[in-house]
Amino acid sequence: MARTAGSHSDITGPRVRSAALRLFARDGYAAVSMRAIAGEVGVQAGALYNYTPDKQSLLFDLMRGHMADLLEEMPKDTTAAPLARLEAFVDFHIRFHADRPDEVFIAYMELRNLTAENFAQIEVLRREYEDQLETVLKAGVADGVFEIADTKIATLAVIAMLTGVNTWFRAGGRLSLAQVTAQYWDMVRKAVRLS
Amino acid sequence: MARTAGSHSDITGPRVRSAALRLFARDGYAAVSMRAIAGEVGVQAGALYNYTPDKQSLLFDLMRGHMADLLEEMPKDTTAAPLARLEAFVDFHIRFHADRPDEVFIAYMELRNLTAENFAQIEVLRREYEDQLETVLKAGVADGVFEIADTKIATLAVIAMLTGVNTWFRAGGRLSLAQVTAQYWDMVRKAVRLS
DNA sequence: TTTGCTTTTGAACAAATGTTCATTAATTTA
DNA sequence: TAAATTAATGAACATTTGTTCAAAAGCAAA
Repeated sequence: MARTAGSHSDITGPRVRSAALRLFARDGYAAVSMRAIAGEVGVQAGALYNYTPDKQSLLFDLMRGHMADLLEEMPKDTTAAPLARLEAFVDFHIRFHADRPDEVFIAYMELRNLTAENFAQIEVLRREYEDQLETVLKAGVADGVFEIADTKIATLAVIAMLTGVNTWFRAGGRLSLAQVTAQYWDMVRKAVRLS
Repeated sequence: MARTAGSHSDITGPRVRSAALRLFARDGYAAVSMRAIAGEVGVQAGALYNYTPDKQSLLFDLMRGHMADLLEEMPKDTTAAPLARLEAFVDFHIRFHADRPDEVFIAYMELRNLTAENFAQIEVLRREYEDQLETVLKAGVADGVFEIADTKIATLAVIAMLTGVNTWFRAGGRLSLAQVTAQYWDMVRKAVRLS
């Protein structure tokens, strides 16, 4: 029964979050018990409550952090031409998501396990991200370089297509991330251009 | 405690499956108890075991049935031109999925709640569906009407894009299914055509 | 009405769940 | 070294879980 107590809060805290991330992604929020997370950290279940008020907050904080990172790191050069901005978006989206498979998986799979209030907050952030892409598409249509019947649909279609990369891409596989990105950019570019 | 017993097996059986479908889609497999399913049907939990050996089989049978329907109903005219076959695929995929939001949701979200053996079986069916699309894309490339760097990637990209419709499309919304299908077909067609 | 079959009940089971809290121990500060 | 603070334990709690099964009840055929 080795104990390590005193001032280890700054060590245990991050380990709790990263264990929750791993296990939620692997088994799903509902299937992961607080005891399983504690076991991963090497601590008893009760100790987790020094770092989170409850299990729901653990999930919510992971998702909110992920969405905040996404919005902070996304390209924001509003001066560039629409085609260049779209290319930057495609490149960023694929790379950002490929770097964080667990966070992405949780962000898409565990939405329904958020309480209504928490869900609403995450939705705002997701919507913000979508709107930034739609702004680029609209600019391209206005400039006459894109031909898109409905920019909202196109926005969702592009994001769905790009996010799909995460379901199969594995670093060290048949294709490099650069090759993957190149082909997706080719498809996106052609899909929105003039007929 | 009104009882209705005797020969109601043919009535209760389908009701059990449809209750499981609804609840699994709404709350997720792990969050739905056998008692919740039984309550939906208007029966005690023990009675469910006249219709399924266990909870896992309930999930697996729903998914296998869905995939079997998908493969059976998908267009199979191998004589038509690649462009026409691709259009038929896009049209079919969107329509089939829009008609079965609950089945589709389960098929994508609950894969990880299948046992290893059951998962392997479903994967075979999913792969079969993907292969049929890839065959069309390859034929188009061979005919010189499509320009696609990697047909496997393009297959997954198209399916991800089309399946994404289910996350937002609602009958009676801003756009009709015909309008949605038309725009997706436009984007897919352009994405794979010659530069 | 009696016999036989099908279906449901309702209780029981062991195990697991999220969370709380008094106690104990380790570390830091004085 | 002594006092104060921080962190972890481990037991306890009320629920809930999937599943089993003897008993009861409904139905169809004789």
